[in-house]
Amino acid sequence: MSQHKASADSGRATIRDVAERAGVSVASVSRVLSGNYPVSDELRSRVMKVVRELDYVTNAHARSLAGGGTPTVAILINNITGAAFAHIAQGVENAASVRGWLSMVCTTSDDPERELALVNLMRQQGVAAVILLGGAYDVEDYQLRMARFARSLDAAGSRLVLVGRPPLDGDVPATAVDYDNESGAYAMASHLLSAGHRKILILPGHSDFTTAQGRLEGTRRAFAAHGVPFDPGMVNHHGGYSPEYGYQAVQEGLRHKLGFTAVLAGTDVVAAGAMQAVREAGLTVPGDVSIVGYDDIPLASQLFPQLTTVHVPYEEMGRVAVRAVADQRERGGRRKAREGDHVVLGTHVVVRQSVQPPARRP
Amino acid sequence: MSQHKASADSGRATIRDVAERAGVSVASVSRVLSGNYPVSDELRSRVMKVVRELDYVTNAHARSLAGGGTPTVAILINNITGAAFAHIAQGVENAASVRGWLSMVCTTSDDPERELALVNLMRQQGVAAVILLGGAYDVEDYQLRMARFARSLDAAGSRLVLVGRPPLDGDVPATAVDYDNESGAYAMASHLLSAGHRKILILPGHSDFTTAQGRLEGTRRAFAAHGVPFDPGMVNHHGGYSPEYGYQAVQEGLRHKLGFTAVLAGTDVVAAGAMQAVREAGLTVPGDVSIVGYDDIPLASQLFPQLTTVHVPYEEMGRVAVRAVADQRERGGRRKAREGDHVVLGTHVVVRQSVQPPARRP
DNA sequence: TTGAAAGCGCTACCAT
DNA sequence: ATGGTAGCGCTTTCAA
Repeated sequence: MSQHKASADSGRATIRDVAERAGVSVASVSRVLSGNYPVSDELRSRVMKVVRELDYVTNAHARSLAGGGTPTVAILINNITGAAFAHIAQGVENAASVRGWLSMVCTTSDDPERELALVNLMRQQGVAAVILLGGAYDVEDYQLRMARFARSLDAAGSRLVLVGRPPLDGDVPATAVDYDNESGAYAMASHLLSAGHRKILILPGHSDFTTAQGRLEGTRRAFAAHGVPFDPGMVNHHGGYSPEYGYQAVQEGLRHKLGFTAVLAGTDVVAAGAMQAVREAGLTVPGDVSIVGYDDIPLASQLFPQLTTVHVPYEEMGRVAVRAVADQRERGGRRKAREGDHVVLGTHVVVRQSVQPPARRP
Repeated sequence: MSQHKASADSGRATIRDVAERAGVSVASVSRVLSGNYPVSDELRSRVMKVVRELDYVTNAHARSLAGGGTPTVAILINNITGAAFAHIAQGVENAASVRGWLSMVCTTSDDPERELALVNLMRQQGVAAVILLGGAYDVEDYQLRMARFARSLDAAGSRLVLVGRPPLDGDVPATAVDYDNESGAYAMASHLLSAGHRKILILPGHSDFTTAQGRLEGTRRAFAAHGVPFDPGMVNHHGGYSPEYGYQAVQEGLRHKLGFTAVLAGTDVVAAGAMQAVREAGLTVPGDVSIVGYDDIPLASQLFPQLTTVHVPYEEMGRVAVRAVADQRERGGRRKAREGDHVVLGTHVVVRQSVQPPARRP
């Protein structure tokens, strides 16, 4: 055994093992492997031969410490199981991997403490970016909390990116990638209104959730634009984005004889629940009741009838988020607030089969 | 400015900044932060005060290099967008985070080269485990390939874990977490057979995919057990686990007048596609055609009628995978092949509304 | 083109 | 209980 950890020792081979065995210096091995420095063909092949023999890979931690290292982006997601989030994550992952970057996914389970812990954990990891996914609760300290995250991360050389939620106020070092939530809702509601619906059951979701707020606001504007009075009694805020919410809200609406001819669901998943309830009541979709969703996840086209909904470019949002970070790094750190610090992507209605002009009242 | 990187310098504060500012040694700061060593209250509070002032977090790379470090598990997944995989990932993430471990998700997009690259990348990262998710193509070099991964990873001190695919042959340092795929299919087919169905359209998916093989085999056994001759002409292998596969297979089956009264789909998603096709042909589910799936993802209960399917404990598989790794590390490395190196979880049929005894022939 | 050596930020061992 | 310091494995000057 040599006086250093022998290669056959426990643990992995080190660059020194490679260097010794190849009879070259550590520096040369490093240069061969990084490939960003001229080396003779002979040296290269000698080193690579040993690398293969030893099945050597560099230690990423050591490399990071010494300056090199693979940029990593961290995705903080409420629940990886939601299709919309999964698509954003996929976009991030793709954009990261084409750049040779790594991505990690961590789930927060809607727990602010865990979110904080994870942000700090990511700060420790020295990630290039922390990407927060999905709508947020617009509670009092939200802005402060995020601003604190942003500065903290910025000081550590990473970037906070908010995807699918509104940008932060003031001069905060963060990037926001958003979609035109309100316009989507406006268009979707208009679609229903144009088809002749007047009594529409509206299920935006919890009223302190940012996406719900935007969707409701868009809906309101559509009613106004069509000169249709907006009846707050037709709005049910009582649930999150689950099938159960849609299911129960429709059951209640039916029980209270709200006389609606259409349901404007906050998400496709909510629409699926609504559809179940309508059917169980012996009514048909869209014959008796039209139903629309929001998100355009795969579920929308797997339902029967296929769901008319608002398309949100989730995957692209993920890609854009990474691109924004990459651009920003190339320009070198922070500087002033910029154009690309807030990008808004478009949404549009996808017409499928779940809407029909109103016939009789249920 | 001090002669070392000042704290106000670019980049993050280091343990030295904290030590200097608190007027203590670097070692003491380390001890306070690790918390695994006795320190006086006074020292602790002095250090923590500065830590808060500087918003200091330790550098995870340096920590890993020096011996400490947060164990990390890497999930390699084909496509994060699949609900089944997402649930496994969720299980992994949960189990990891309760232990204070980190988890990363990387997608392979069904590309063997990318898979290899990622395994090596993870080896560089020194992850505790590389968890490969989902069925695999049972092609010739699969076993060799995986065995190579396993040994390579093992040499670097990490563990290969195969989830949702069969274990490896021979004495390979890997862990497999599997579910009883074949029995699930057996039970599901029996359910249909018991209801009186005889002409069943079978859609297992590509014949070289491990899960498809098991599901088909279970189906065969069920036919045999019920004394029903198995007609290979009723099997359509021509697709992956997508709605399109189910959709097209049913259309073809109808066109060729196969006269089936039930569809045994390879997955819930395939069942959804099948359901669309049946409906578009003007037939009803389950009145004219019964349909069953496999997986029991949320989609299954969002369809109408709600889908009878086989429940697979995906989330638990994820948790079990991490637990197996954790146990193994506590026992200290490899040793002999053990009990826990291959665990098989149970499956069961979930009866919902998509099956009914056959009436007339479509 | 190649080698020697100084760190990167931290932990853990050895003194005190 | 606390401080000094030798590495951990790598990259990157600086010399040769």
